[in-house]
Amino acid sequence: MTLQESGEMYLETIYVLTKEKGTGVRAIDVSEHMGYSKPSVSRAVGLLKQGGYLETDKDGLLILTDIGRAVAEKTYERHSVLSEFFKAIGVDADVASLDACKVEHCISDDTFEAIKNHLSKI
Amino acid sequence: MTLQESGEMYLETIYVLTKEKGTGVRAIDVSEHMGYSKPSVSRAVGLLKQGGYLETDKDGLLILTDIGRAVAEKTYERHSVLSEFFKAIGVDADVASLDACKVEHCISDDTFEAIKNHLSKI
DNA sequence: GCATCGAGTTAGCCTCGGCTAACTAAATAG
DNA sequence: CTATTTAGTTAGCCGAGGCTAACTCGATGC
Repeated sequence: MTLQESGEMYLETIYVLTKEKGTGVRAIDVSEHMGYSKPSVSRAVGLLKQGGYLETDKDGLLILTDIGRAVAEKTYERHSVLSEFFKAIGVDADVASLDACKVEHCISDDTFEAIKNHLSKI
Repeated sequence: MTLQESGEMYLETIYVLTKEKGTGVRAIDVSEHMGYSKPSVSRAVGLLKQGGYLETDKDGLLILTDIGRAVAEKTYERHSVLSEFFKAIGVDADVASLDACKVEHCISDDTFEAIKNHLSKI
């Protein structure tokens, strides 16, 4: 299974919600947070399980595997850095976050590192 | 017809090829340049014609309408500015161009203007 | 003890945007 | 004049990733 852009978004969302809530995260939480239907989340979770990115415990809570968490953390870091960068150059916080959400999935590691490095200088 | 990301890419390609070659651009040129099959281009051209973004002349050459050219120019400007920005912060030219190709379709006007403005200062 | 509610799954539909196979039609070559 | 090459179109497949409808199943309420 090659992880697509949407898979990264699901992992990132699960990661963020887990951090926010402290407690376990259920599929329904992901559904509400992302604004997607339950079946969409259900299928995505199934694919991510197949790919080894997450597991579900006995209560149905979503638990990221090491690989899943690594992807989520990487994506989240990209989101944070891009968001900060956009805000630093004058973009409104909400817009910055929305745009970071899209850009985080499509730039190369090289370009991301360059932006991160550049941000630290300005 | 709402213009999707792929539509923008086709318009931008037609625009760039027209500038490069001076002569009219055919579907086959677009096909070769983008690495897509002839039927893919044929369908895209049909949709863009329907949407009023381009026309074909008697010889089958692709001619952008005013609206189509406006979209293409906007997309091309985004590509140029993003590419320049990535290069300015140390990204290899090829990588910069590839990443610009993706980012150009997904950022808001606000964020683009902020990057453009920022680039002029560094 | 039964009814209802909430979470999750299954089945199946849709759009987007690639693809191949196979056709048409015009231009070119021998 | 015919044969081939070139450009474009038509038909139809596929995967990604949304969706709704309708089901299951466990927990909760009366």
